[in-house]
Amino acid sequence: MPRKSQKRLLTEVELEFMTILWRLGEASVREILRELSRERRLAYTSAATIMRILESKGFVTSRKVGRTYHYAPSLDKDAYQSRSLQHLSETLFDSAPASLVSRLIDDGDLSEESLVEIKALLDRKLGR
Amino acid sequence: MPRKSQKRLLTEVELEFMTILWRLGEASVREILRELSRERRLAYTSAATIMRILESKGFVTSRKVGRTYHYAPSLDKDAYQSRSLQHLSETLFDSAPASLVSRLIDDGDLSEESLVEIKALLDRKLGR
DNA sequence: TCGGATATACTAATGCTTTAGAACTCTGAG
DNA sequence: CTCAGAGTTCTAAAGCATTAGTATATCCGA
Repeated sequence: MPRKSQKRLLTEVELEFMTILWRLGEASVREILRELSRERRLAYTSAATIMRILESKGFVTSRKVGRTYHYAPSLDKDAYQSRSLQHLSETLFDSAPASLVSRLIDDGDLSEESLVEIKALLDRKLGR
Repeated sequence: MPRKSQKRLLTEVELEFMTILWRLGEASVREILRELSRERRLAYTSAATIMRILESKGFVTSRKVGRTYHYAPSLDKDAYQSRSLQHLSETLFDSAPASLVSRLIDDGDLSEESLVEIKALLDRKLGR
């Protein structure tokens, strides 16, 4: 038998939907589906199911407007980014976020501008 | 019907096993199980199944020593860290690693020493 | 008022993840 | 040579993730 999960992390499709919802702020299933359709097609009922799952997991809240539900994130993107980084740091970087950053820098995936930008952030933080 | 997955990412239990294997370098199922048991108990056959799955997914290689298999990572931890960061950056930070770092800095999860350490890395990288 | 369009609720199929039992194999001790 | 113990392979159960069909409710326009 599997475990209890409950890591409070989004699944892949849930993240896809939340990303749209974070952009739109509040949206109906139809509106979310419209944003999605540029990338891929998905049945209306599938999208509706995902939204109900997100609500049952507490990631969104809903209010009824006429006969349709409007959904809004109950966790903002920044908070979820923090949660994800925390999780990654714990599971793969021995809870040492500095080593996470150093991996990023060493990889050379960062552009010159990104490096300068990060350095500016650091200087500001260390400044006072 | 579900999707194709194949994101080349480890599942939770797979990561748990790989973490041990990265530490041990090469190990039999019995040895991995021994390391695991400090935290939780798992049937021998369950551990063996996980290892065969890891092999089928290409994360480890095996060689027969006597009648037992010894497993070794075929992807090192650094490379997997990079892959994970890349994925997180793409899915949650609009492919902008700098914003990932800035989230980390803003969260205050980094100690003063960590900040200085990272700054040193940056200076070295930007130096030439 | 009635029928079509649209929304929600219920149900289910498929595949993956996690776990483990049962069966089979092989090796070495007596 | 036989068999117990350790290892491996096969199979499967349970639950979650993803997708969508069917049934039901409701609103609106002709």
